Amino acid sequence: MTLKFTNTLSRRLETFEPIHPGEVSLYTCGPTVYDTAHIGNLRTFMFEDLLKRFLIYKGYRVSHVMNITDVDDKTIDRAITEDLSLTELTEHHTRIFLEDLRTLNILPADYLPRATEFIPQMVESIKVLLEKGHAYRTDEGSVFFDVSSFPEYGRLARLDPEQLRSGERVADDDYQKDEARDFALWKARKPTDGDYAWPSQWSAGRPGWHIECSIMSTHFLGKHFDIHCGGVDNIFPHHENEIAQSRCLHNTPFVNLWLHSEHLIVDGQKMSKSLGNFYTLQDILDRQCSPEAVRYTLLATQYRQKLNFTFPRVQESQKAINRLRELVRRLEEVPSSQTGTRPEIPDKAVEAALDDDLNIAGALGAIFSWARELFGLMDGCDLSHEAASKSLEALRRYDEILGVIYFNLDSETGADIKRLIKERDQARKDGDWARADAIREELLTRGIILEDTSSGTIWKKG
RNA sequence: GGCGACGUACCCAAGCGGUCCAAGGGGGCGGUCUGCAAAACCGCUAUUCACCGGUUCGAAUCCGGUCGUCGCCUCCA
Repeated sequence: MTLKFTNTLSRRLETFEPIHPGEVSLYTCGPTVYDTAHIGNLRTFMFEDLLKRFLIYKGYRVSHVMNITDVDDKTIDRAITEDLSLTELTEHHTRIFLEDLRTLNILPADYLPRATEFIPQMVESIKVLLEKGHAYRTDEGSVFFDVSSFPEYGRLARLDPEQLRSGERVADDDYQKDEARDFALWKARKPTDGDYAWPSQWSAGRPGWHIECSIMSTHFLGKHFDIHCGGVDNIFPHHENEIAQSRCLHNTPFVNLWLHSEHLIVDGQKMSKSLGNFYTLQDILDRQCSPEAVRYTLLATQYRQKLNFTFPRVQESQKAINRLRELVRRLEEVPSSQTGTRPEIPDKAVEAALDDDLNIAGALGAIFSWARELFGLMDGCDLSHEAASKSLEALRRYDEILGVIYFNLDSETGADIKRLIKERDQARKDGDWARADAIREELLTRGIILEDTSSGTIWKKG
């Protein structure tokens, strides 16, 4: 099986070959912590989690770096308007962000560097770019990257640098630069920045956005590493600029594989922080959606497809998860004396689908067809105990990638539910169907479905 | 104006020239089971893949055109 990805650089499906066999260096663009992440941001982190989990499943050792952008225009503006220190603001949102990742069962990165921790290194690199003639200083003390000094500029985004020069959308910032397309490496402090400025030989100021990723990725992963991810909106200008800086700085290839996830839309409409039509994870959980159902929803659409987020879809996801959990429950009940058929475990189909540019729908299709087969055999008492054990092992393996079956399984306040189930059991024994049904109804309004099975009453999320 | 993506059943969605007169999930209908349900199982729910033409022995899959939806073109994942 060969792992293939659509590389943004070539827009083609390419066989993945890590620089060092068996190891993958992965950099994923993290959040700008000026506000709570919305569900669209989380879609990208979800895609990156699937990528990382599948690489680990394939046996690679993954070094994963995710930056935290804790200084830029937005964080500074927000800190000042909310009358907080920059650190108070960014630490608060960083904490919420990391909590959201945990809630969604997203594996944490190995390194989570903050931009503010690397400013001296950024200054040092900007100095090198100036020395090499790839950047220039303005009178006010800002430093800009000279796009004309890098002939390959525009290759990732497939944009013609000449046309960028005469673009309609002139930058609205008030820095002086030679060309509209040039971008900031260092921004001299403005009065609206308050006290937030760091020293440099050009001015007290702060780094531009793009330089942080160039510096922090190479710091942890080396000048040439395997994979760099982000949302499609990062292709231009952010990643284009990162490439320009890094290539000019080190004269190395920088990144082999660029992967970008499509946007999430809500009810068919584009969503972005600037439009303000966003749901946070908490907003969604407040509507009785379980974290695993949200996770499944974000996971189940291939990363290069737009994902239309709707609440009915989250409900569908919950049902799909329930089906897999029901399968686990039934498999665990197969008696040890049971003999019968041993259906084929769909390892190959699952891996082949994910190998093909993370075709998650194909992988889920293979798992669910197999699930149907298993249910059928169990209904006919024709699944051997050994096959059931092997199937459970396979489900555990798949869930190392999916993270929805065993995750968050018993998080509900179970005691109260169990008490009501007990009460209902007694009512059923007494033939008090009205009372039994009333209890079932009551739990249903709390999003809990009761099912009477041969081995007793069980409950699941609705 | 430039670059690019997409259009498959009621909804979501796989499919990458034949094994597809099209996976899988959700929904609906009928049946088995059940105190009733639910779950599970069985059957049904696209002679068809936006539309038109072409290439081919053969196309949802390749090519051309039309229509439609959407994204990017300086800092929004």
